[in-house]
Amino acid sequence: MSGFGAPHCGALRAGDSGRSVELYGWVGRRRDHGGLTFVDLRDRWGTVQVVFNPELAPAAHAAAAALRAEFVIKVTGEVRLRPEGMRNPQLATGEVEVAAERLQVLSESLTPPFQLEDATSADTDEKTRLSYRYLDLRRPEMLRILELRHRVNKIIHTHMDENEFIEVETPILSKTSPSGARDFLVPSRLHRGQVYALPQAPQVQKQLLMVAGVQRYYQIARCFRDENLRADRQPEFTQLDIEMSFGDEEDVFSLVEGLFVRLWRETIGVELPLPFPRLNIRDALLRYGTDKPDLRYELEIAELGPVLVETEAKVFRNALDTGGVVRGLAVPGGSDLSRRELDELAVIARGAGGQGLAWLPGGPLDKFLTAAEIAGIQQATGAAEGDLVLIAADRRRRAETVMGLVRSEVARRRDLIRRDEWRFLWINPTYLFDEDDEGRLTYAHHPFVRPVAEDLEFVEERPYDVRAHAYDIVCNGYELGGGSLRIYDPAMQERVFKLLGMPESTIRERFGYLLEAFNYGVPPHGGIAWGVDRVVMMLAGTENIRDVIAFPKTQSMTDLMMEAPSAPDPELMEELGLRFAPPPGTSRQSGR
RNA sequence: GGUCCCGUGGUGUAGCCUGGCCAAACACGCGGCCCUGUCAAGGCCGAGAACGCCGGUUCGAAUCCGGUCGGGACCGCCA
Repeated sequence: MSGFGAPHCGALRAGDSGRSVELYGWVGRRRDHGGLTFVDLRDRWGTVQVVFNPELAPAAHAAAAALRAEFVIKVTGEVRLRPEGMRNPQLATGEVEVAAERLQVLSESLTPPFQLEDATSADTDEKTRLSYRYLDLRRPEMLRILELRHRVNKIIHTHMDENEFIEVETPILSKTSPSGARDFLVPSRLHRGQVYALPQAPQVQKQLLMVAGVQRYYQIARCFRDENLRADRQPEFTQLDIEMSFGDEEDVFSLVEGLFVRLWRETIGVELPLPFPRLNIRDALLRYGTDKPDLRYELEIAELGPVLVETEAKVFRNALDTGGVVRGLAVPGGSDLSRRELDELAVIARGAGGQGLAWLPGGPLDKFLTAAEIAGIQQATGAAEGDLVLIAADRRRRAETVMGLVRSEVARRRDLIRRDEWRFLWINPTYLFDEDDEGRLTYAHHPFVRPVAEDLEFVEERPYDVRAHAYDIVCNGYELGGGSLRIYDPAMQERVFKLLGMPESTIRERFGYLLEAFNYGVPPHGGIAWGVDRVVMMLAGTENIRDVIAFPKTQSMTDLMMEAPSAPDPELMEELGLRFAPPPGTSRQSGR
């Protein structure tokens, strides 16, 4: 018996009427009328109604009485048009039904721990769903996402192939890389005391592939980063990783834009307008308070420092005198915001490490501000009559975070988000250097990012204004990915390392093999990587990355189904030469 | 590392603020019986939770307090 070639339950249509079919699937609902019994039979392609008629097939009808939810069955019968008035327009197969002649139970099921039929993800606690992921995935809603993800992968392969890119696989057992995230380590058995690292991204390998002459590389690559999780972050995730030789930003942009257009068109039937707009990173941080702005609503943040140079309002004075900033945002018609809502916004501000929020008119600061200052604030933020201005004063980075969070919260509360829009944009240009926690010069991306050549003229005087050939792609408030053109001139690379104050030995140790490779004829090259999981999230219309990954981890990085992580086999530990240190805080003294 | 939310039958909720009327209510699901056109089928009957765990307050706690475990959202972190 093989049911592999059998017709799909969900694919039967009026045109199939009269056909004798063998169907395989899972039992959904059973409606037993004493005489007639109806069973919804479900497979990956959908659901069809099977009718058991005691007059037509008494044995099958009798057997159907024992059917329960999620039994796996085989039904033989005839497809026929449903009688007039008994069609079900809710169902793709609703024109027809299958008159069962024979029923075979292939496998029984316990009552599932949660309902699969007519249930959405929101109907069940995620903890339970993840513990029985195989049942959760069985729901049509989830199977559709798996199919969507497959289609996305397929379109990627087609698009990249048509542009003459080839997919090359790179190692999962790799080496600690120069990126900033914490590595997952894999101890080596043959080399005691040494470890492999799981790749955070195939960054170095793809550059080496350019040296190798591959010229156009891509990979749907699994990446691993041991950092704290978020609704859109998992410890292992998938990126479309791309690198090309002899191209510039424009080539990267048009390749990727073309791919996104195709993805949106071929999965959800949406035409994305081209080209994607570009936004300087500094404008993004100022106007939207984030490096991944959501442009589906307006609400722009304004710099208020200039109109407050002489202010005597203490919170503003303090911020400005200590090198901080004051930023404001006009909420259209916001004068109706209740005190309670303002307090809730202030909680969000404090949650981001901020002091709180000021507002006007009607706020506690009104009496400390001059009429001219108030007018200036209103003008800077574009506030009109009936608008409310929300203001944060803090260190620049924190004020940006606070205002960015406030901006998105206001948009959510006031329902300002145009949910049918897809606002892609490139964050470009960005800058080469950033400040680390100690106020020292550090790279904003990674040390191989190519600076804009003409900006190197003032690199000594104004290093922070040196632009980088680097870019991020953002959509609707999500950072989808980013990339850069790389340095291929050893002299320029040398110069950048020097500026960063990296000692020769560190450079050799960390990047030696890459620099060595660069001695043998490096093509100018650059690339990008973007997150497949996040793109599938957007296409699937979910805000939870776990929804688009078959077997995801919880926020505390556990797998509730497999119960991973777990304690290792002591023998294996011995072989690896590993031993766990006692938990922190445990010492001989305190351990009694 | 930090802030916040949640944890009650198989599932989802109510009750918790304003302790006792709660060995806990409702819906779905589950079991049985009836029923030949339903499609969230219908009708009748029935089973099922001492309220995550530990401790405290109290004459008395699902309800208050502390801790802990688990899930989630966010800040830091994630070049």
